Amino acid sequence: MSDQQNPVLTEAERKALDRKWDCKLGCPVELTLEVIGGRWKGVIMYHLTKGTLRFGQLKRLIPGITQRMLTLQLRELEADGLVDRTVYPEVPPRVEYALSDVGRTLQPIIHAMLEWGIEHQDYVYGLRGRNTAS
Amino acid sequence: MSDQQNPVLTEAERKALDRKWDCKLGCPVELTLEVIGGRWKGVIMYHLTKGTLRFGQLKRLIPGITQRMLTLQLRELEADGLVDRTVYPEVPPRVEYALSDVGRTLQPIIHAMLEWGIEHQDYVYGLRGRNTAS
DNA sequence: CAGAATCCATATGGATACTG
DNA sequence: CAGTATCCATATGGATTCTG
Repeated sequence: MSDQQNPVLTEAERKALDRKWDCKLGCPVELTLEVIGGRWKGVIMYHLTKGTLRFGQLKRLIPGITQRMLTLQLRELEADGLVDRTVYPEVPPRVEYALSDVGRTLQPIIHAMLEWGIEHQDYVYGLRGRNTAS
Repeated sequence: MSDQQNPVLTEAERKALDRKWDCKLGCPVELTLEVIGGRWKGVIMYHLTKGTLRFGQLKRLIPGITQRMLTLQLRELEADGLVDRTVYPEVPPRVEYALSDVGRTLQPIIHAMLEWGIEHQDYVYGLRGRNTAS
């Protein structure tokens, strides 16, 4: 099936393709995955693409998540500058989360991941079911 | 900074945006991240977008990875139908890895992640350095 | 409401040694 | 060469309780 579209590379051809990334990790793909690859980060980011949301709203939008994990993942997204956190000094407290300018640059990737998931979930779950059943 | 581009959503507006995913996870984004979100999967997939590679070539392309992790992550990618594994019954053994047809559908996302990483690594590392220094 | 703190189980991943 | 197998440290994440 995967024939001439995947040329077999010799070590020389492979080296010719190598780029020096000038990156602390081996490859910038790792950075992007580190930033949105957490168990819940992608989903959080996705929901925030729809607009600013409060902590409780996010929690209700993501059924499986615990309060603790939502807090932790939001803090990491905030630390990496993808999400802005605004605290309103009221009683009871109100905290709003929104994508930052840089966070918004990830929107195309998030939506591409959404579309891919919708498109290929049957394929993936089909394979997994087959293998765990055998 | 992140002003009118992120409208504050009421609970009613938020519900109107909800889609029923018909998905085992809460949201298809989770599936996509589950499939390529592993510590090394993205990088492995990226290198395979350049062509078919042998086990040892992949290992040399990804400096930090151990033999064990490369094996495990390749097995998962194979189980999810993203990577084809071909064993040549020779001595010494030769095993080649290539993106499957479905795996190739992830190429746009992988390359978008590469570009994003190149573009924003300074931003992210800048923030992280600032915070860990304080 | 939006969390912080604590406790604890499991998953993840590294190092090393061995093998067909 | 391309793995397996084993051991072990740490990271991740859930459940629960408490608070400004």
